[in-house]
Order: sequence, then C-alpha cells, then structure tokens
Amino acid sequence: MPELPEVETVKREIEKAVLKKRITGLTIKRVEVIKEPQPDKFMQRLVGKAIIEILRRGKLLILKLSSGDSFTIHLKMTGQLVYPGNGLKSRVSFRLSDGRLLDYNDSRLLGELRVVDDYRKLKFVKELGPEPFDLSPQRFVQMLSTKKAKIKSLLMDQTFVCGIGNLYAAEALFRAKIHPHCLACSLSPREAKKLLKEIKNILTQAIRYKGSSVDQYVQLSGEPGNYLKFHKVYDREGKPCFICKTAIKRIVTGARGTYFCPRCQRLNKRCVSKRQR
DNA sequence: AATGGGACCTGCGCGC
DNA sequence: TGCGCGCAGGTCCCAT
Repeated sequence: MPELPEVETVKREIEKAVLKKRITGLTIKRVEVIKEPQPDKFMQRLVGKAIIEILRRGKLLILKLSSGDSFTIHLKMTGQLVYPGNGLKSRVSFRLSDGRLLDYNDSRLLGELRVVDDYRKLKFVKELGPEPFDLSPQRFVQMLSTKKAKIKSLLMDQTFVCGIGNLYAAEALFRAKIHPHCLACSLSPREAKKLLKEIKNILTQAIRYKGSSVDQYVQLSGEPGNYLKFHKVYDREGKPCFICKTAIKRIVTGARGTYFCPRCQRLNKRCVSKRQR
C-alpha cells in the first residue's frame, strides 16, 4: 500500500530515470485506469511530450509535461511504476525517448491516471490537507482540538493531513503510545506534539529505507522496499509487543484493520469517560 | 456538519 | 489436492 514514503521513493527514483525524456508512445491494455480524458485524447496529450518536472502531493505523483499539462498518477493499493519495464504485466506501458519502457502495473485496477491542464485544479488536490512535514506542533495541537473523530481515522483522512495511510497511522500511534480509538480532541497538547513528532520520524525513516513493501508496493526498479523490518505493530496480530511482550491486537476502525498494543496504547481518561472502547 | 461505513477492484491465503 | 470464500485498503459516496 503506497503511502507518502513509498510515493516519495518512486518520485525520487523516477526523477533520475525519466526526467527530460519524451514519451514517444504508449500501450493501453486496460482502459479502466485511465480516468481523464478519454483514452484516445489521453494518448494524444502524452505522445511527443517531454517530462520536465516531477512533484508529489500526499500520495499523488505528478509528472509535468512540456505541453504544460499535468500527468497525474495515483497508485492507490496495487499500482506500481517499474523502469525499465518489460510490458509483460503492465496495464499501461509508456515508451520513452531512450527506447525503454516505463510500466504501470496495477493488479487490482484501483489506480488512477489522468492528464489535466493543471493538477492543482483537481478536486482531490484542492481538498488535500497539509503535508505532515509542513505542520508545526502548535498548529497540529490546534487542528486536533476541534475534531471528535477517532485519531486513527483522522490521521488517514487526506483532507486533514495528507500522505498517511493505514500502516503509518498504526505505527505512529504505537510509537506515540496512543490508542487508535482515542478521540482526537481528547489528546493533551503533550500527546499531540509527541504524535506529530513520531509521524515525522517514521515517515523520514521510511523514506530513508525506500518504503515498506506490504501488498504490492515496489521501488521503481521492481525491488521491494526495506522498511518492513522496522514495523512494530502492523500485521503483527498475536505477536509480542517489542516493548512489553503483550500480544498485539487487531481491531476494526472505519472498516480498516487496526493493530496496536493493548498495554502500551491505553485510552486516556477523557476517552474512557466518553465510553469509547 | 461531521463522522462512519460500504462499494469498488482482483489476487491470494486459508479452511474445509 | 482443489476450490471458493473472505479479506486487503485508498478514495469516493452515501447514510446517519
């Protein structure tokens, strides 16, 4: 599941691989992933254009083209970019001016490719919350203070703060020793600051290790990321907590699996009084 | 209004 | 051994 560190990793690698190259052709094998415009127009707006700049906003990858258009790629769950590709399992393959292929793979077809005149006009982008690295502790405390949602759900809400998904939300909460079902507004300023610090720490560390390979994520080379071995709670149900040896628990929050240590991550008193589980 | 939960998608792992 | 069901989660969308 590509979250901020995985998308940032792909962004940095793709810069080295495709920047300043031209797209000389493309093969669309599954039109489902082309969201905008229609596939023939999509193709026309890409072929012959050079990739002049690469950006990331939250989990969205943006390739700026020489035409001025934005080519946006959202990997969702199982999207992969692989270079150089071989076109074998790709949903869309891009032929570049170096003669090589850039493959877009996506086994579950949940990903979204778009060519638009300006990515900043996309509704999804306009509604994105701030990048975690841009947040000050004071601002984060203020943002949490008005929210009654469970902290885990809120961290995954891309309009609140962008780039955090199920895995890093669980890991950050574990490191901050906060129960995922705590109401955001019930966190003390001290807890909120600790949480932001742990979010920044874990995202930084994960980027350094080129992301976590869970499900389908791979680096541009097709190699898995290296961060998985640092995970403390995600996908560790029943295994001992690295701190207290208590078995890691799995609960469901907003239809998503949530892993935490029931001993290290207690509900705070204000949450308990509101009868959150 | 703000929050919660289901639908979408496909491959894989588990249980019978 | 083989098959079929349930689950995985990012985002959208609807219900409450």
